[in-house]
Amino acid sequence: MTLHVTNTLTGEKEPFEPQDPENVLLYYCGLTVSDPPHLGHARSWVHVDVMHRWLEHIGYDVRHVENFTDINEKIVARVGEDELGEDEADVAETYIERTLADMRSLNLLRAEVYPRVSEHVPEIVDLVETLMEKGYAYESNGSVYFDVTEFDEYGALSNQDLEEIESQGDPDERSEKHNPADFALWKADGVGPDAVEEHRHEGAAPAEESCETALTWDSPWGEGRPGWHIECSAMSMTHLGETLDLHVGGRDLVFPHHENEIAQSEAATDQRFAKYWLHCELFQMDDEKMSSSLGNFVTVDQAVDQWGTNVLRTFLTAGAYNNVQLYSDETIAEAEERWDRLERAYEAAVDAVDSPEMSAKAADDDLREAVSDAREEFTAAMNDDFNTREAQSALLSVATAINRHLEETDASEGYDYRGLRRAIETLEELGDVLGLSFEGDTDGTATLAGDVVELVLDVREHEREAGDYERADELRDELEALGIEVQDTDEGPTYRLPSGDE
RNA sequence: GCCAAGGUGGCAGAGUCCGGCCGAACGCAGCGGCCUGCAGAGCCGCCCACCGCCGGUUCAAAUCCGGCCCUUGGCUCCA
Repeated sequence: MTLHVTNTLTGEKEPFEPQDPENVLLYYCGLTVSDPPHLGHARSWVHVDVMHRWLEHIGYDVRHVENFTDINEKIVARVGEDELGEDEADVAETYIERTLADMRSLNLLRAEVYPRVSEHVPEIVDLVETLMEKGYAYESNGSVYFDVTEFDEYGALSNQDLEEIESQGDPDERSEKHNPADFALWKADGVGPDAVEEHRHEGAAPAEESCETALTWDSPWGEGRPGWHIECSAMSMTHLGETLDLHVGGRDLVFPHHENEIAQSEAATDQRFAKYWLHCELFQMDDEKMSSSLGNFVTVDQAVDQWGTNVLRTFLTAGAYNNVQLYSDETIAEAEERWDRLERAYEAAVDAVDSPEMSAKAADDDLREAVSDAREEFTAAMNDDFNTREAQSALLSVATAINRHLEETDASEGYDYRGLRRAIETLEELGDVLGLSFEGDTDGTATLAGDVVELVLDVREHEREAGDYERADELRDELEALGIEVQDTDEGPTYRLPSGDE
């Protein structure tokens, strides 16, 4: 079965066929860097990352471009706040650095480029000029607007009638527009205090002051700034050409952002802008969504600190990218259990493979079959519109197969070396597609911690041998309080250091 | 109001496109057994679902068609 994806444009699941059978042009609508990234962003990033990884896994070269919108009044509104920066560019830079650090901590593959709006103003101006020449755009008081009535397919992505959209717009808002739904390609002048005031946080510079720091550029229409929407068209065309294969972004961007991207891009080039539009669903917390504007978010760095990368990625891929996901203590705890189960089985298999009970001749057909079935299930799941939930389920079945083999094999017959080795490789390889890493704590601190734990367990063994179970249990409880999991087995005690500690 | 997504066990969440293997996956919680000094982990087994409601098509429907109810998201900055 080949990869199928759900295309928002058609509303259907379609076979995935990139223009060039070997390369995929992927554009992800990145952040406006005006707030610290939160878990909702992480969810989309991780899903795009998994798409990227899977596409490579099945043999494509992926050209993945992800923008930073570093020109925005919300950024200006942050000027002077805390240590964020003294002007628009500074604040943007602060958040870009923070965002990249968060991405790294989530074990995301790097994009090919992270273009910024501020670097692409000439391309934006060119694009706007083209649109004007072709009659899709008009100038009004130094601003330039896209005339939605000129673009026949306007509303196709969000499946709305232009008439309906027009009736939503506020007719008085900008009298300089021809139609209420027209959108700005270029905005005259800088940023006004009113726009800043709307987004200003406590501690930020007064709106009048921060406005002074907003960047502006010369254009054929005078001094001004690019509108929202046009930057994505300009940047994706610059780095990936006129037609993308995959355009991914949050569900909340379908309208107006992506609708407008299509309009301005296709009007300018007469080419299809993107073949497949994929939209990541949003988090839901109790009865509202998680979002920057509602302020009800958990930042990525907090989450990584608290849960660790593997647990977090298990959580974020616990549902398909295009399904809303519930954020709650329970759903995160459940993801942690899943990850722990995987990791324990993995570690048990690695221990067994290196143990004297290993046999080169033993063969457990059930184990081997379960592993190969799991590989097939995983592949089918990922090919079916990146169904990460099903993919996790396949991974878990490898864990069960490992545990069962270790449980049911007694020392005299020996463990199935080849079978276990295959299971380990499968977990590593498929886990990697989800960005999960089984590589344990190998750094100095972890080794030292391990040595200390072993010392404590050694003491505890003496207590146990002496029959002082009370003291022994106390030690075990104390270790557990530190997050160290102790298990007594026939071969002596084993332990696991807290995960997310790598 | 318009557009979109969704309503499946105690929770969470697949399956719905391509009807039958679904008396419904995986996991969590719960119960019983094995193992264990105990606990945990693990293994085995069990419990809990007339798949929102009503009607239709079909030999056969969670899956297709029609109607209705409810939830969430978009329509304003937002992944």
